[in-house]
Amino acid sequence: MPASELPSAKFPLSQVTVLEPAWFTRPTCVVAADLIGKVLCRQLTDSDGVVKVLRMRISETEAYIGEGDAACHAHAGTRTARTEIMYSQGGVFYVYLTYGIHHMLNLVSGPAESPEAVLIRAGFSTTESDRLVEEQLLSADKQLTHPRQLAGPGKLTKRLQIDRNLYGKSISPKTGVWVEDDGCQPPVALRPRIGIDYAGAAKDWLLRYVWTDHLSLSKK
DNA sequence: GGATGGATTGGCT
DNA sequence: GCCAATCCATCCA
Repeated sequence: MPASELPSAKFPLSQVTVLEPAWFTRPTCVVAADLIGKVLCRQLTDSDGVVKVLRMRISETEAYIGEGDAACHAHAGTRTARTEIMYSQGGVFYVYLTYGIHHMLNLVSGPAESPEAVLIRAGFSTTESDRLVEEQLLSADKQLTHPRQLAGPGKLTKRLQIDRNLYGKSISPKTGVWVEDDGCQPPVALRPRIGIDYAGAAKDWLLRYVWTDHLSLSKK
């Protein structure tokens, strides 16, 4: 399918707004679905001391919905130093290291005392220079599959220079990482979550939310 | 205090 | 398709 025929997003005329922490206290599945098309923002200072903001439009999320979810780190009431932050009210970050290599970025969601979070699995950059790089990668791939060099939750955190320093911080411009809504409303589809074969029946739950057929997805 | 294995990725067969 | 890399939270003794 040519890229020009992919489902496109609608952009109502609306101002850019920064999502407040309270936005994330709504039910986790709603938050995960609504995050598709939103813009994840990361303020960075480069080696020359110049402050810049990287923006990634979110194309793929997963919901982890608490103690009844065998794939959730806090399933069956596993309340530890690592999972403690998931018991916070929505609006803070849960970042952890997996396979000793990759940082996973999660946004804690839902009410306090309910260990829920949304994993950000994929996005694509919104700045013109980064977009050119992505187009070059896409044109070099005759299959028009996703650009491997950009796909995956570990890649996303690496590009945005996110690590466990963000653990427990608020989702806010004050901490350097926040989410903006510019009115983008892409088509959203549901899929099973990735990499949780150990989770019994929960592995088949449709808790992965994707921008339908978008090239930036980590997996189909 | 030691063993285990993972919400992944990239390289090699 | 297979598997190593590499850290540390968690579990068990």
